[in-house]
Amino acid sequence: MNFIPFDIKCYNQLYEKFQFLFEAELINEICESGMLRKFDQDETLIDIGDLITHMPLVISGSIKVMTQDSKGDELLLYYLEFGDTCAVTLNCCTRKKKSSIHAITESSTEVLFIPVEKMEEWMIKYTSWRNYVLDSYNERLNEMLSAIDNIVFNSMEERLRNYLKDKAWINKSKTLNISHADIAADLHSSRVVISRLMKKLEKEGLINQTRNKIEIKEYH
Amino acid sequence: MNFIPFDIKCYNQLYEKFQFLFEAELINEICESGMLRKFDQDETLIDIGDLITHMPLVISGSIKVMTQDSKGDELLLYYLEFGDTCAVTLNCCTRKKKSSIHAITESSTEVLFIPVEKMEEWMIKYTSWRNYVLDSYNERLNEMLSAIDNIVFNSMEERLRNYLKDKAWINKSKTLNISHADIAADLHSSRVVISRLMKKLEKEGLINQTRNKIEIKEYH
DNA sequence: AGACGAGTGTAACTATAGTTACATTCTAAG
DNA sequence: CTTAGAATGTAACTATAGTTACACTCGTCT
Repeated sequence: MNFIPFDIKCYNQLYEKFQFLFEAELINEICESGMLRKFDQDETLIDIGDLITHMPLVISGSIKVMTQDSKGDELLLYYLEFGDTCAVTLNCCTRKKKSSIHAITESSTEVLFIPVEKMEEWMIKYTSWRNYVLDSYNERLNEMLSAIDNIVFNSMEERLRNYLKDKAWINKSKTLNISHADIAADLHSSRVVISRLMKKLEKEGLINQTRNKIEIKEYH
Repeated sequence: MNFIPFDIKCYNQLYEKFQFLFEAELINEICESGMLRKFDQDETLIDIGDLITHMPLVISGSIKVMTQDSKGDELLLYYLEFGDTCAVTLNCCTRKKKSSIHAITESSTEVLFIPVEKMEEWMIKYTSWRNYVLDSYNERLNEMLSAIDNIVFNSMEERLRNYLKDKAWINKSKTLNISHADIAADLHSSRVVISRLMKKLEKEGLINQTRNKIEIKEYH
């Protein structure tokens, strides 16, 4: 674990980022108790079955959260960005249960880990924290609901379009550096199916693609 | 709205039911502020787009929670039973947002409606309430995750088996009074597909079926 | 009894997605 | 420059689910 000690520079950065989310006193406490950790791209933060003892708070970068079946097949659920926390993990740490999700960094990412005890203490002490935790749950529930709707009511082609749109949004770029196999894994489909549909999108003029690179021309 | 006035009998019933969930003082407050309402089977409690001002707390019976797409097609998400509350609704009422789900009684059901203000007040005042709300969110998130896993990783046949198992559990009976069309609506499939699969399950000796009636012989 | 409607059974077809197999192209390492 | 490995393109096939169409059965109402 490569934890980063909290210096005044870190504090100022965090203060600036969190000032609209939390009161000053709480930000102080967060800085005191939280442990900052940096991750490279494609690092696994949390795996299925991991025991969770700290609540993750995303400071920068982005994380993709996936579910997994018994065979190890996966499906992308949603992304976490600055200010987000993983509600499924909140769940696990309050109940001392094992993780049912797999969290992987989408880009290089800074995460602040907060001990469960603090989390519960702050629930009583700070209204802003209480609201934050409840809002996080709400947001995750809505993301889950969207994921279900997308899977059940949309075709693979629509799911692919949504995927590309979301991915462009989260990476803040219309150019994505991914392979068809990567997409297939996230959507729990097969590479051949994705290649077929990608070719269709290309012919329709929605994207340009070369090896490991997709350029989104328009959103639909 | 056919609200039922709180008499001492009501109180004793509630006290007995909630004594393991909440402290006595909180149960008192719940009885004071909550409005009890009875629903018949197949009544809609909450519809898509409804504005939510009260938090529902299920006292008896069961409620099925469904999501809906723009065309009005639906999908069963999960059931609510005694002691459960709808987290998606908690969401809506704290943020004064419109409902994104459709809640229908599965059997005749008693629901206690609690004003949002009280909900927030009790969050500060009672640890048991705080735990209850967080646990509710956790439970719903897990239900949503199970729903996603079931849809993505399982075939329609497996989904049908799970559906029958869950339905038998929630109705506390191995005999279900439903039509194939009802099942198709809950699973967002078509009647013909369900009839086909039901015939298969019957031939495999897992169920007996007659008009509007399914008897589950074994669980698998 | 007869008629009607709801529920079920089934065939035949279509559509979508997943699989297998193989060719081609691109890129980086040697 | 050569070559291995990864990525993509495509055809042909299979499997599953959804659709259309129609027959049949059961129960109820008149």
